[in-house]
Amino acid sequence: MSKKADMNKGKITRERILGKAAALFNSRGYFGASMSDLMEATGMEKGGIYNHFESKELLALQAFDHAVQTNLEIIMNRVDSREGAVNKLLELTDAFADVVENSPITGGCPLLNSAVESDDAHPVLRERVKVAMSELKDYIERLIDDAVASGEIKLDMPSSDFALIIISTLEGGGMLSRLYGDYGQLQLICKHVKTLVRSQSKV
Amino acid sequence: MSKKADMNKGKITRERILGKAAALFNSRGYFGASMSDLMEATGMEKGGIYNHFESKELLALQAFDHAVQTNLEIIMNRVDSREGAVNKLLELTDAFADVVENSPITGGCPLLNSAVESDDAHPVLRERVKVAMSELKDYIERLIDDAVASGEIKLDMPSSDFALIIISTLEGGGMLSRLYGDYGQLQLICKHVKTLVRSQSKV
Amino acid sequence: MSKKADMNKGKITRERILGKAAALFNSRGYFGASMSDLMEATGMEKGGIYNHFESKELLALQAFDHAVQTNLEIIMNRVDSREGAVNKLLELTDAFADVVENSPITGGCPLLNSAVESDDAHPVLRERVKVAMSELKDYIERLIDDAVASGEIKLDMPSSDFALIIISTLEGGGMLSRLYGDYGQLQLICKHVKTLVRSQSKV
Amino acid sequence: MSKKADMNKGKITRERILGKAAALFNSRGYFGASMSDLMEATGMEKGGIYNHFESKELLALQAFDHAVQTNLEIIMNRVDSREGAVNKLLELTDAFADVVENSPITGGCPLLNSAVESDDAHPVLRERVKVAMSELKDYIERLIDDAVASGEIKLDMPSSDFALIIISTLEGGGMLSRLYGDYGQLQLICKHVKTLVRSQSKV
DNA sequence: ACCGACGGGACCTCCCGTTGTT
DNA sequence: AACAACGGGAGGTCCCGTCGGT
Repeated sequence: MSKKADMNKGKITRERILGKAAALFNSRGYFGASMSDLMEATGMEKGGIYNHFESKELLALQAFDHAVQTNLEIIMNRVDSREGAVNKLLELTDAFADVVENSPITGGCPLLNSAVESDDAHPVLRERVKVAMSELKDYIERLIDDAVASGEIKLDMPSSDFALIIISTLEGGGMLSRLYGDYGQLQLICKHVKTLVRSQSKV
Repeated sequence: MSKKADMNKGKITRERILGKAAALFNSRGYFGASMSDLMEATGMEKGGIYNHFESKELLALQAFDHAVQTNLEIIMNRVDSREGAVNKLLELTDAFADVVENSPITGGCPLLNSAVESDDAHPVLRERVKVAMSELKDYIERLIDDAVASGEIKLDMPSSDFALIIISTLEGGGMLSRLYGDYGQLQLICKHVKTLVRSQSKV
Repeated sequence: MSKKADMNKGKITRERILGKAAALFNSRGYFGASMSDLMEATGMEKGGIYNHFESKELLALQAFDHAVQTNLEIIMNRVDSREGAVNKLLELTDAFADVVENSPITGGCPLLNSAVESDDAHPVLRERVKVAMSELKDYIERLIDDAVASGEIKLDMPSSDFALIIISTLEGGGMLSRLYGDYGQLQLICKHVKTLVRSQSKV
Repeated sequence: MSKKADMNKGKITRERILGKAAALFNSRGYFGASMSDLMEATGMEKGGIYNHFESKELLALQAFDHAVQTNLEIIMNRVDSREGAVNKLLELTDAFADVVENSPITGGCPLLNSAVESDDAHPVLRERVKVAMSELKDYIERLIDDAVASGEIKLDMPSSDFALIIISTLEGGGMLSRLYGDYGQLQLICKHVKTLVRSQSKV
């Protein structure tokens, strides 16, 4: 058997569990998803899963990180493929909407889902979400700053505020889109956000 | 003792349970809150609670309705106290933000919370949320229509779309506000929404 | 149905569980006995048992107290039935041996069993055992003091030391008796202890 | 590398496991100690341990033998270093007490610990304990017989009975000493046993 | 000889819901 | 209408043991 496959067997299984867990927790929530659900999703026995993670909580935390990272990478890759700071912002908007519906991490935006579930019920997860959310916000902020620096747009508010507005709108739109099962609502919100961005552009 | 008092005793207890359950489920979620939690919150024994509600699920559904109605009434009362369609919209914005933080239904916006938890995990609740959300949207839409009819604002989009944008932005802002425990973020979003409304004004 | 029976139903069940648990833990140890074993012994379901005790640990602690109290009462009753301080001491010796073999709390002396199991593995139980053991020791000490005060015996050591010697010898004998399944060994030890007591007698 | 070293590697590892297991089972009991505990104690993985022992049970049995043998050797070495049968008995008493506290096999006397845990819960181990206990008893009995034969002491009971008394008292003292974490209690018992021995001495 | 991954089951706990009694 | 007692089962965790690979 190949050396590489053997060396990585544990790691691979671990990643496989994390992938399934990320989608499961994202869809059904931390309390709504059981380890038995995860057994079914992975096809593994409990013993096998617990060999890789010491508790449901720790597994869920890492699954959250995995989910966020997966989605962020997709978004960032698309953003990076664009030229021009404003274009990058517009692409981010579309990419965000797309990820909510089409990410391998099913169940919508992990940031939103985990923020809502954790705020009163799971302080540890909540801290994790805060960090990840701030990461996203900082990323958007930098894109905005770049656009300002290049003279493409001119803000009448701190870039930090504008980033917050963008996130709020998109997350709210994602929630509605998934509630109604109607992607059109998110696309509409998306269009609105892009209008917001463009309206900051210099004449 | 008076007959009337007796007839109401059940109702009163029922309302008391609903109030506690609404806050409980809103804070910890349907799966995160247990009947034991509710026993503790109400000070009643299990038998007493189940005397009024057939199951946890039915109780949760009614608690959700109770939560939404409570918040909507607060908002509508404040909106009604204002004159002028645009003023009503601006008041709705502030009222919404206020309710997220200060409602007797603790835990943030029930529409957001239940939408996020139910979308993949609880179809029955999800339908309930859809109905309630549409009620809110219709209400806002009517306010917008009034403002258009009175000539206070002029829309370059269907009022239904604008209502969606308002809801999305506010719900997203409420999520961020609660995640960070920083009401300032919601106020900022609030200001942005009010700017959106005003920017639709003529002249 | 009788009023009295109803009023005490919970208490009665609780006592029944405690009785079975006391014998079970005493025989198989805290770690060796499972809640499933207790289900079988009581004929109750887990839910029913956990309605009366919040955890295995708390149940075990109360079962230990129950076991000790049961045995101590048997011994003290027999001791009380005797006249004369030395006679009381001799009766205590016989009663102790008898209890090791014939108590409703099967499995030998709970003090010995729990002391041995808890010393390195269960600090909370260990404290409980210390208290109970000291109670027994104080009781014996008082009997000895009485015998000295009445002039029946004369000690060349503190009564506290003599009490310790009596307990050590009897507990050690109880262990051997149960290990070999040979009550004769305990009777022999018993005779020895009684000789020790008598040898302290004047003249 | 030398062939001999290789041949011994297995044996050495095996002994290392046995040493750790002996202390572990002696401290926490057969049911209270897990293979995971042993993995931690030995720094080995499960597979490594199971390579040397078929099952937890067989390992525990051999660990018990190892523990008894280790302690007996310590005691016998000290006894052998003395001249005179009575002196040997006195030394045995001190050595026994010392071993309870300072043996590499932590957790007190393995005979007592295993006797108490096994009597109702583990028949196989119980038989092992019986054999080991009888070995100790026979050893003491022989020392007594020697003392009688040499005319140093004169018994008014069978030497077998006296051996039983000595063991009972010391084991009971060891239990108390460890329960209270007070070695002084065992020393007191020790003194008492030595007094017993000396009181059998001829004028 | 030793490790790492995994299975399958038992453990304690807690859950939701029912029943009988007051 | 409310409580107290209980059932039955699912939940997360951890256990012991096996097996393939190095």
